[in-house]
Amino acid sequence: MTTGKQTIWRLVQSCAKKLIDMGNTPFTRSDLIKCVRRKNPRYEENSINPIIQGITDNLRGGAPGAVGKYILHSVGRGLFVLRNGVPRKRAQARATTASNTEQKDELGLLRAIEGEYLTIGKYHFHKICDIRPEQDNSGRILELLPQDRYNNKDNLPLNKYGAGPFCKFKIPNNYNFPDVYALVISGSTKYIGECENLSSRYNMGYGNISPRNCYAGGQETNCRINNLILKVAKSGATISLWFLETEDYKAIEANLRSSETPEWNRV
DNA sequence: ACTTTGAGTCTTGCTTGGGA
DNA sequence: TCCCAAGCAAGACTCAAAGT
Repeated sequence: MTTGKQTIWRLVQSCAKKLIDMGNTPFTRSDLIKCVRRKNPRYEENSINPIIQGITDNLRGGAPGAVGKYILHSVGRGLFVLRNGVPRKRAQARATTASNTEQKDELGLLRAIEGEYLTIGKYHFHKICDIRPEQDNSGRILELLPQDRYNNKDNLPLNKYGAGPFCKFKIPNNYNFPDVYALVISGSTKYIGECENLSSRYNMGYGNISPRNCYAGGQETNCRINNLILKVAKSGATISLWFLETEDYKAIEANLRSSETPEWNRV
């Protein structure tokens, strides 16, 4: 269908269509680059990258060329869909998913400061955000099987919770202090934990299951909690995350776990 | 209009350590 | 031994700007 000179952006566009035809959407930057290079090996990855950036409507910079930013839409780091196939509704839905929760950070903190709190034991927890797993084009929660991406050269078995499926979510990045946190489902406290850096714990732990963690020796707890969150999210229940900033987080967490015995905590 | 370069940021994969 | 969490290095990705 494309006519004229096969510039990089034209090749990227036709590759995107091809990947969608193969049922591969959203597709990765690597998928696109491999496809373009198959069509024309003369183009180097370093040349294709900024073109992809340039024709993606929600990425800044890059080399837009003649066509403008009307070809691709980024739906996550390194993940794209064809922009023509992105209904406005979906873009709005995406605005409520994890990747953009930072926009709501300040609001979250504001609520905390203004006094929206939850009492667990004798402690007042402040709300951070609701947890909303990433969704696909149709608004369905994305179910991921990251274990397939692990190069299991040692033939390790999956750990007890490694089969998944898993979801992906993020919380705001500015909760970088020690605290006790609570996962609350529809008003009921399901899990209490502690950490030195909440944002890191969630965004690089519970919210994003790495392939290695699905196997023996990986972080089983991350797999287990993520899978529970996925199940709850699919049921339509609201999942919210609450925190108590404290230097005494280990003692308070232990105390609350024994007094509250949340369903998702193990002994 | 298109290509190339490179710095900075983020993610991934893995290891290690503390506590029960 | 199991559960939970922290830290590090390497590679992937984003972004901006200059060159052709």
